Amino acid sequence: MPELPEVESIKLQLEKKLIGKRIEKVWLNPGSLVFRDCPERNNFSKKLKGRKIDRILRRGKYLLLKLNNKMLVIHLGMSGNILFKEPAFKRDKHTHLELYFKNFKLIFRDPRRFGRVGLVKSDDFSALCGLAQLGVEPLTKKFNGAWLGGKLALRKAPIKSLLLDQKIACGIGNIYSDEACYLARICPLRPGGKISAEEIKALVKAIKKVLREAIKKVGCTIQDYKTSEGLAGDYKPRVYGRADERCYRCGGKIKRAKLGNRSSFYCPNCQT
DNA sequence: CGAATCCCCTGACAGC
DNA sequence: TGCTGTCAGGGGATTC
Ligand SMILES: [Zn+2]
Repeated sequence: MPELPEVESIKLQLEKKLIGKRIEKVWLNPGSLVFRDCPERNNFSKKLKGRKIDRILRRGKYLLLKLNNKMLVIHLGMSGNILFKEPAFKRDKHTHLELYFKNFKLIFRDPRRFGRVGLVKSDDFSALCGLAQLGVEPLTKKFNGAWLGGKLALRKAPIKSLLLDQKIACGIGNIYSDEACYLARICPLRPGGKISAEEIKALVKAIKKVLREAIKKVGCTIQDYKTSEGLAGDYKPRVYGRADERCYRCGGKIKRAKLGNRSSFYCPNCQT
């Protein structure tokens, strides 16, 4: 499932391929995955056609394609992916958007349909509620121990749930929240407000470390993400998905806990 | 406001 | 073989 490192890897790939190119034709699936609150949902395709790709940005797990005067917003959900194919390539039923360029086309595919696309005015980060509410980027200086401490204070929810809350810090998903808690030796189920300043500092460090490491390795290739073409992530999880296996650090048995609808993996022996 | 719960959607996989 | 049930999960909605 694409989290910050996977989306960042895709962003870098898109930059190489798309900057300066003009959209010649657009195909949008009629049962499309356009954001419900997309202000430009009418004539979506027409408004995209003819525009040039100026810049590509990432905010949290959102991909932002800056066009002259507009911005195309893509969220990959959990099974979404971007592919490049020759223009004549036959689309399948999971394709939701195609942007045709001179010698190729960009395909947005998402079998599980949790992804979304949207169009807003250029630099309008407030039109889409999900994008507008995003918190701090975890790889910036603003994301530090003191700042996170302020956000976690008095909170009773498990730290893992708070790390997944995109309104606090954005881009952290199920895999990297577990990975970061593991590195920081913090049990993901612990209430956020009960974590000491020192531990929070370690957690911030761990989050930055796993995200940077994963970006360097082009993300993590598991489950739905593995079918992506052109991107084979090489990040190997330390705990995520390793239920009942042995902890690399202490040899303990890794546990899988349910946290709302999510599963969380941790070592009860060395994460407290 | 915060916390917990449910739901969307469909491929993969287990069990019969 | 082929059917059925279960699971995964980002994020929004709902409820208390
Ligand atoms: Zn351990």
